[in-house]
Amino acid sequence: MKRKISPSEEDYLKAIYHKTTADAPVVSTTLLAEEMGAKPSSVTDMVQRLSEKSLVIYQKYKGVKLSDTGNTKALSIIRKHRLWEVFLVNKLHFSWDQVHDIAEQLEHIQSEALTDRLASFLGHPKTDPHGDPIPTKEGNIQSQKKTLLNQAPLHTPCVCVGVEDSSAPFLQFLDKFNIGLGAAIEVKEKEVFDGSLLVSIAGKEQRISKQIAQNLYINTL
Amino acid sequence: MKRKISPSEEDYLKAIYHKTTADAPVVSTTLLAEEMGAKPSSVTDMVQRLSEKSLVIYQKYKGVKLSDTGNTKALSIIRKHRLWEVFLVNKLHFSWDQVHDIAEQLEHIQSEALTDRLASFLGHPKTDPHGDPIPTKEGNIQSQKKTLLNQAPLHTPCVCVGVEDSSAPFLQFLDKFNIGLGAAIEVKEKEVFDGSLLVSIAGKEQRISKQIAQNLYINTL
DNA sequence: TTAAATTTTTAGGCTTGTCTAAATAATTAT
DNA sequence: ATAATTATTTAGACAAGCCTAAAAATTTAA
Repeated sequence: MKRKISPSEEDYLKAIYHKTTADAPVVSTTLLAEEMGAKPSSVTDMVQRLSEKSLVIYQKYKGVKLSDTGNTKALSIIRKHRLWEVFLVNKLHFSWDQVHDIAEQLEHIQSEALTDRLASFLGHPKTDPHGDPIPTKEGNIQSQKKTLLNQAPLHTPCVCVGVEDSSAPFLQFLDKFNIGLGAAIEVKEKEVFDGSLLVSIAGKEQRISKQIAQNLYINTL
Repeated sequence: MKRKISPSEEDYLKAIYHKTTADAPVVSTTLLAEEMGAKPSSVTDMVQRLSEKSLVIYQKYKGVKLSDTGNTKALSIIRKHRLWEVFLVNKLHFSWDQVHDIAEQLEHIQSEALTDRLASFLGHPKTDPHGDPIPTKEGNIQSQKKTLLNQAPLHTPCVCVGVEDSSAPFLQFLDKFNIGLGAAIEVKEKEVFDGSLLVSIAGKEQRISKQIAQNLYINTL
């Protein structure tokens, strides 16, 4: 009953997880193809195989979503991915823009004991280096109420808690502005014309484009 | 010119490395098939592919050996394998009989930066948890003069430096005898009849079968 | 030194995961 | 409401890695 899941299948489960939300509970093969860097026809193929294994719920022409088993599996992969990211940053001193590709590989290592011990070695971290929550062994994931810097109140001390876009270029860009997780940010001024913000970061005032502000999560203190 | 090497191809290179020596510089497809848990015909297939990629030197019906590039690649995989074993034992506190299968997977992770930082994080260890030498980044491997407990001189203080057989059952068996790397061993008596030894391990006298003694490496102090 | 036994390779097939091209369903626009 | 467009699936092909069965080369034995 419990067939093995290949690395490729795991990647699909993860992609489906990331592309479905409460609002849009199913994802189309085309969107999934884009996410996976594959052709829609290949996705149809794979999704049908995953459906036979009861990992996804798939209706022809209607899209696909994870089954309960598939969801659990996806969360376990995401857990491993994020734990490895913490390891790479905290222990091996990689920067937050370098870890994604390596963690993409490490997430497929199969050994529950390894994951358990890794989590313990890292001190059971709650979030990864980009501020994303790490699911528990039991598959619980803490969905935080996320506020974009965009919508932050004026003249209120805030702290950076995550990024929406975790691509290397964006993260490197943030580094130039000295913005990292935990950085103190306060919005001084909001420009109506282009949506840019005047913010103080670590005491220094800087102007930040709308595009940046739309991809940074903050919490008020 | 520099084609990608698949995990499976890496496994073959490693197997060829382990099955060839100065005495027997080539290995047969049958022996390799045994090592890989595959049929000889499958091995012929793969070996021909590897030959096209110039990773091995293969002569039909004559056997196969590594090319210089293949040797370098094999050493890099062995380096990764053994570094991960050190990580698993020293940092995650696995026992030496638990790490092989996990390292089998970790050795295929592709990132030179990762290997470099891992080595540095571990303090550039010279040997793995079984006493096997870790090749350097440059592909140098220290071939130690290995003495089997079998051939150890009588009444001479020795120290355990490695194992010939690193299968889980054998390692677990050694644990029962309190034999680990660095353990002090002295041969008190050699039984001619069955080749068994009376040894003192950590001060305690124990009788050890020939089979065990043939698979344990020691150095005199 | 031939014949028998063994080893090794070849040939043809299967699965996974991808592709392109063609067919079909769904959506959008007239 | 029907035609045009777009999205999706099906069909057929291919490479990697494995298999079994058959053929060929090598080794061993008579």
